[in-house]
Order: sequence, then structure tokens, then C-alpha cells
Amino acid sequence: MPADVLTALEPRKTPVQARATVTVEAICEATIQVLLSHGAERLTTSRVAERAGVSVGTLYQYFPNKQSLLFAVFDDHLNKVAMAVESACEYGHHKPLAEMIRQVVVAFVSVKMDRADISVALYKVAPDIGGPAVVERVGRRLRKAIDSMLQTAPDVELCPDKFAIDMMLAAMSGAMRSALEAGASQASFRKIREHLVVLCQSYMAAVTMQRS
Amino acid sequence: MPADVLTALEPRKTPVQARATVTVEAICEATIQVLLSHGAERLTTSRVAERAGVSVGTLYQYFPNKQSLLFAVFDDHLNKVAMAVESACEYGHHKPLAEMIRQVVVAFVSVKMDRADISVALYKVAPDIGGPAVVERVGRRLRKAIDSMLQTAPDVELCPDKFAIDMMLAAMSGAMRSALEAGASQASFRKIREHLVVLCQSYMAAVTMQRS
Amino acid sequence: MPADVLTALEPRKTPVQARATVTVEAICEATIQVLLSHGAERLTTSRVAERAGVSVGTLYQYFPNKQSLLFAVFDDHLNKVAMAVESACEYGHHKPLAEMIRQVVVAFVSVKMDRADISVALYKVAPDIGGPAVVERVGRRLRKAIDSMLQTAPDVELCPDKFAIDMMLAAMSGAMRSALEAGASQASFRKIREHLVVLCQSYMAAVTMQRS
Amino acid sequence: MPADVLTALEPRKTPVQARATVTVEAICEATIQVLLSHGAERLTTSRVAERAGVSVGTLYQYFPNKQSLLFAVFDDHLNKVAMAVESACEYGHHKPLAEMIRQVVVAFVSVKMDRADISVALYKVAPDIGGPAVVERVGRRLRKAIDSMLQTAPDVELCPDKFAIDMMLAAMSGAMRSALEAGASQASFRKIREHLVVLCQSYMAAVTMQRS
DNA sequence: CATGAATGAGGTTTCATTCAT
DNA sequence: TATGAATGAAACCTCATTCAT
Repeated sequence: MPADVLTALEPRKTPVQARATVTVEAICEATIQVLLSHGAERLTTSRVAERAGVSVGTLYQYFPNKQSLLFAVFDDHLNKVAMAVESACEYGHHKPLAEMIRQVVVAFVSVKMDRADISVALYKVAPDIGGPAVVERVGRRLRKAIDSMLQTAPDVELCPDKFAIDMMLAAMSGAMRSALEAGASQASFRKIREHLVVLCQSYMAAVTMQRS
Repeated sequence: MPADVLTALEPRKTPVQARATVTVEAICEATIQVLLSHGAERLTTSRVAERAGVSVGTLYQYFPNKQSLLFAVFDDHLNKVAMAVESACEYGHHKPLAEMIRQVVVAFVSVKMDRADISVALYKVAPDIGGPAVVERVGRRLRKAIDSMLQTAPDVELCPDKFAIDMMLAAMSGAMRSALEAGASQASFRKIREHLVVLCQSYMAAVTMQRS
Repeated sequence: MPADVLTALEPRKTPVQARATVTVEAICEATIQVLLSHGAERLTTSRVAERAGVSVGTLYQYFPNKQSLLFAVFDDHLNKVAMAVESACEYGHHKPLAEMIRQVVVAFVSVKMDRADISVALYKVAPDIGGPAVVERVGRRLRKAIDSMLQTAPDVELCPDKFAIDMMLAAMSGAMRSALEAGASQASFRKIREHLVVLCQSYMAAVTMQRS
Repeated sequence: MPADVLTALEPRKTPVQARATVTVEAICEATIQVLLSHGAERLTTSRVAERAGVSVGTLYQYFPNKQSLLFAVFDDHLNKVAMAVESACEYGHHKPLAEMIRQVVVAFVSVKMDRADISVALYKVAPDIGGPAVVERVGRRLRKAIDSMLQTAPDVELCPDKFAIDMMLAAMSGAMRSALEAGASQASFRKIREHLVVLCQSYMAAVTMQRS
């Protein structure tokens, strides 16, 4: 029941005046700032409002509660991840399977690395804001994009079921999560990326009938 | 700096008297109960003490703070996971690579499934109690166990580096995590298990020189 | 000092344009709606404005503050009650005492019953808007109407003093209040009405010199 | 469903140590003080705690919320009223009807007058704390006491039904309420008392079969 | 050793009201 | 005149932790 969980977290009202739009963006930006500078447990609505240069009241005009604030940032982040992967899938159409997988993995690792600090910060708050539900929603998007891409692989006889794609995504996310949380170096990330490419390629090869 | 993080979380004193041991166990058990019944954010030291049938004061005689309480439970849980995997490794010695991997995966999936609710509950509190640090410590144990096992594989020419093992563990954990958080069914877990077996086997095969 | 209390609560400006009158009425109506649907403590000026289909700003153009809003509704309600009783008094002129009293009681009970939900809702807000002062003002009107009526009673030698009339009104109001607050049924109200008739008749008979 | 309403208002825990009992009483006393000095709408939990010389936290150990605080005071007040009337009923046994009624009315008026300020203050908060429910509970007590008393009246053939007693109580309460809210003088109260005696006596005479 | 009363800083959220547009 | 974005004081309530008994 993702819908259920998520309704309470949706923005309270959509700004109609230009001024309001600016305000909302300032609040979201401030949320990230505070998240990074103070950490998840020291993030308070007042602090965010202050950082955004507005009053708490204003904050609460657009976000029904603290969770919805984090939710907005979380959702935005996952959207960016999803878009990066989707774009990689687009680009991977009609390429050989191994190349496809490489594209996806590289895109995923890159976007996560680029936003390493936010990622780590969000891991901490995810459980409080219906994380799994949002993750699942994004998961569906990615699965669909990857599935479409795989359909166009010239060297694939039988596409793997959705399940296998989920599996791959979960494995990829898990590996990145532990690397990010451990504060891996740039060099590590490069190595991880190559290993993830191998991991995903070999798994996909295994669950796929490959043409000659 | 895992050491730093962890010292503050260790139990205040090791109970020597039998009575005290009973008390400590009651408190740990109560912590799990409260975690499951009230959720992480409604877990308070008073509630735990009440559930354990002792006073808050008593609780604070054995645990210096709330975190240490959760830490104890978390640590215990990871220990059980580690032991299950280590035992599987023991059993896997001198078996073919594919069989080894299957043992490990099956053991890991089983132990996580058996404690599904606790696992999910602990995912939520992990960030507050230096989760990654503990996870890393356990990770070292598992890596070592798996490494030793791999050394005895009759069909492996060149053992993979530590890095690849970490990778596999991270992928496995990540996949299980998303399944557990999504509340997967028994049937799902069986399917996941088989896919994880394939995933790990094919990855290990790829990073390993296999004999003939 | 009723005057003092009441001045601050009067509407800000008397609407002259037709459009304005419509707006004011919409706001009053919305106030009642919100009172009934959300309860007194959840009644906010924004909610009223929204229900009325205007902006908060507009609301504040006609009412200087929240109290004045409730005051307007309260005042209106009491006016209706007063008018019902006054009309009953008019009709009761030159009838025998017992008949007079019956008219008044029946009119009062009817008008309160008809507006049972509003009555109950207003009981809750009355204290916040100088309720007693308004009640007293209306009380004066009723007392005067009843007094005039009694003067024409053919079977009354000596009219009771104002005090006795106040007494009767207070008793009547009190009885209705507790019935309304208890959520009495239609049947109950009929029974209450008859008992109130008896109560008032016997009291009035007692404080009145009756002719032969 | 009074029980439903009232459960949320019951004290959180009964003090076991002597110290705690003192604290609870201090809090109740402070509640009355603040109610009288600042008025209902300026009564805040912090103010009460401060006046009681304890911290807010302590207050919340014994009362689950602000309402329960007021509830405790309200309940106590009504208890005192009930006891006064019950005691008057006890004393009135076997006396003539008129004398019985006089006892009850005098007792009621006296106890309310003695606590005039608290009464008025409580009228204001009653709606917020399930007033009607408590009132009804006390109403039952009084009705029972009065009923028992009436059974012993030497000059009453047929006792009035419960309903008539409720009526009388409601009328009496209503009359006192408006007098108290209007800030009546001592002299007024004496006059009111005598009128209420007449009102109740004549009503009761009317609904009662009196012997010869 | 155990108890449980007391602490109080600190968090979230509401809402009457104003005023620039 | 109408709008609705912004304000910010102020309320309620929680809970980790201490310490006298």
C-alpha cells in the first residue's frame, strides 16, 4: 500500500505565485544543506526554515510535516537517479547485452557518486519517510526502462523476467550503499564500478538465453 | 573510526551474578519486543524497562544509554548471521566452488528470513547506532570465512581478492534488504534465494580462474 | 461591562453593495458549516474563508477578528430564539396565565430543537466571545416581552417581578442545555417540553396572585 | 458513551511514594490557581507546572494531557457538589416534601456560592473536557440520592419519575449558572435561593401525588 | 542493588493576523 | 477590493538521563 503511506507526505499546496515557488525551492535546498551540515538527527524544521530564510510558518504552508520535507528531497534524489539510468537505457538500445549492462551500471554508479553525501544522508532518513515505498516506485520505473532496452538486444534470445532485473538493481544498490556508507575513495569507486559491471553482466548472461 | 564509535556503545558492566544475567537478557528481549510492537521511533528506555519488568534505573545500570541497548541487540543479530554463514563455510570446505557459494547464500537467506521482523526493525535503527561500523566488523569475519573456504576449492585456480568477496556480500545483503523491507512472501524468498545463488555463482566464476 | 465586551466584536463595516452582503452571508454560513463539521477547536479563519470560497484577506475585511465571526453567528442564533419567543408572547396576549406559559415554553423548546446542532456548537464557543453578555442582552428582551404579556393576563392579580421571569428563563435554558448537550431524542424533547410547561406554570402560579 | 470520552482523561499513574502524592496535589492546586488568576484560555501546562513548583515533565508523568488536568479539577469540584447534596438528602429523610426540597436547594446553592469563582472558571473549560459526560455521571448520583429521599417523604403518595428529578436538577443548575456567570451579589444569591426553593417545591408538588 | 520521581531542553506544529501585489 | 504568502509567538508534549531514598 504505497499510496497510503505516501499521501501523508505529499506537499500541502502547490504555490501559485512566483514568490512562493522561490520559497519552496529555498526550503528544499535548505533541507539538503542542514542534512549535510548537521546530520539527520539534528535536522529540525526551525533550523531548515532559518537556513532557508523564511519562518517556520511558511515552511508548514507547503509541507504538512517534517517527514514530507525529507520526502521531497528523497523523492527528488531518486528521480535524478532514475533519470540517469533511464537515459543510459535509451542510449543502450540495440547494443549488445554486455554493453547495455555496462551503460546502466556506469550511469548508476556515477550518479550515486556525484551525490555521495546526499545519498548517505538520505540512507539515514529513508526509513522514517516511507523509503521502501518510494524505492519500489522508482524500482518499477527502472525495471521498465531496462526491460525495454533488453528487448532490443541483438544477442538476447529470451529476455529475463522482471524478477531478475529487480534482483540486479537490488544487488547494485546494496553494493553502492555499503561503499557509500563506508566512505569509499574515488579509486575504490572505479574498482567497484568495474566489479559491478562484471557482476551484473555475468548474472544477466546467466539468466538470459544468448544467441550463438 | 569504527573503534571510536563502538566503545561508547558497549555494555556498562559484564554481569557476574546469575540474577544480573537474567536481567540483562530480559532487557534485550524486551527491546526486541518493543521494537516489534511499537516501532523504532516509539521505543523508549522506560517502555523497554517496563516490558522487561525492571525499573529504568536498573536498565541504566547495565546499559550506559539507549544506543547501547539497541547496539547490543543489533550486534547479537549480526553475530547470529555471521555464525550461520561461518558454519556454512565450514561445511563447504573442499566442495566445488558452485556448491560453496550455494551453501553460503542459502545460509544467509535462511538466517535473515528466520528473523525477518527483527531484521526490518533493525534496519531502521542501524544508522543511529553506528550501524555501518558494526556491519563492517562482521563483514571482515564473513570475508575471512569465505576466503578460507575458497582456498580449499578443488576447482579454483586463483582465489578472488577480498574485494570481490565484499562485493558479493554487499550485493547479497542489498538484495535481501529490499526483499525484507518490501515484506516478501515465503515463496518470494525461495525464488530470491535461487536467483542469488545464480548471481553469486556467476560472479564468482567470473572473478575466479577455474581449473579445467 | 457588557458594552465594553461587545464593541470589539461587532462587524467591521456594514456592507452596502449587494456583492458584499452576499460575501458576508457566505462567511457566516461557512462558519456554521465549519463549526458543525470540524468542531469549535478546529475552526480556523482560513478554513472558514476556504469554505466560504473567499480568501482570508477578504474575511478580515468584514470581520475584525475571529471572535467577531463567532459573535455574529451567536448573535444571530440568539436573535432567532428571541424572535420566536417574542412572537409567542404576542400571540399569548390576553390568554390565561397557563396558556401564556405554555406558548412561551413550546416556542422556546421548538426553536432550540430545530437548531439543535448549532446550539450545541455554540455552547462551546460562547465563553470565548462574551457569551454571558449577549445572553443577558437577549434576556432583557425576553423578559420585557414576557412581562408585557403577563400584564394582559385576565387571571393574574399581581405580576411577578422581573426577577422571577429571569429565573424561569434561566431554568428553561438550563434544562434545554443539558438535554441538547446529552443529545436527547425527539421523544425526549417532547417529554421535556411537557415537563417544562408544568415546571414553569407551577412556578409562575406560585409567584403570582391569581384571581379567583 | 461516557466511558470512551473519559478514559483519555484519567490520570496516567497513581503515585506510590509519598513524595509523588504531594506533587500531584500541588499540581491540582496550581491548576485552580492559574485558572482563577489567568483564566481558562491563558492556562498552559507550563504555567501550571511553574506555579506548582515542578517541571512540565513531572506534570506529564501524572496527567496524560492538558485536558486531563482540568478534568481532575472539574471532577473534584462536581464531587464536592454531589457530596453536599447527598448529605442534604440524608438529612432530609422522613421530612415533609417541601422541607426536603428546601434542604436540597439550599445545599446546592450554598456549595456553588462557596466556590463561585471556580464554578465560573470551570464552566468555561467544561466543553473541552467531556463536561456533559461527567455532569451526567454526577447527575445519576444526585438523582439517586434525591429519589431515595423522596421515598421516605410522609406526605408523598407517588414518587415522581427519574425524569422529573433530572428536570429539577437541570433547572436548578441552569439558574445558578446564569447567576454565577453574571457575577451576582450575596444578596442576589439569597433571593435566588428562595426563588429556587419555590420553583422546585411547586414543580415537585405538581408532579407528585400528595397525601391529604 | 533497585526504584521511580523528577528534570527541562528541545522538538513539532498551529493559526490569527498583516500587507505587498 | 481581493488575494494568499508570510509571519512568529506560543502551545503541547516527549524522553534520555540522574539521583535521593
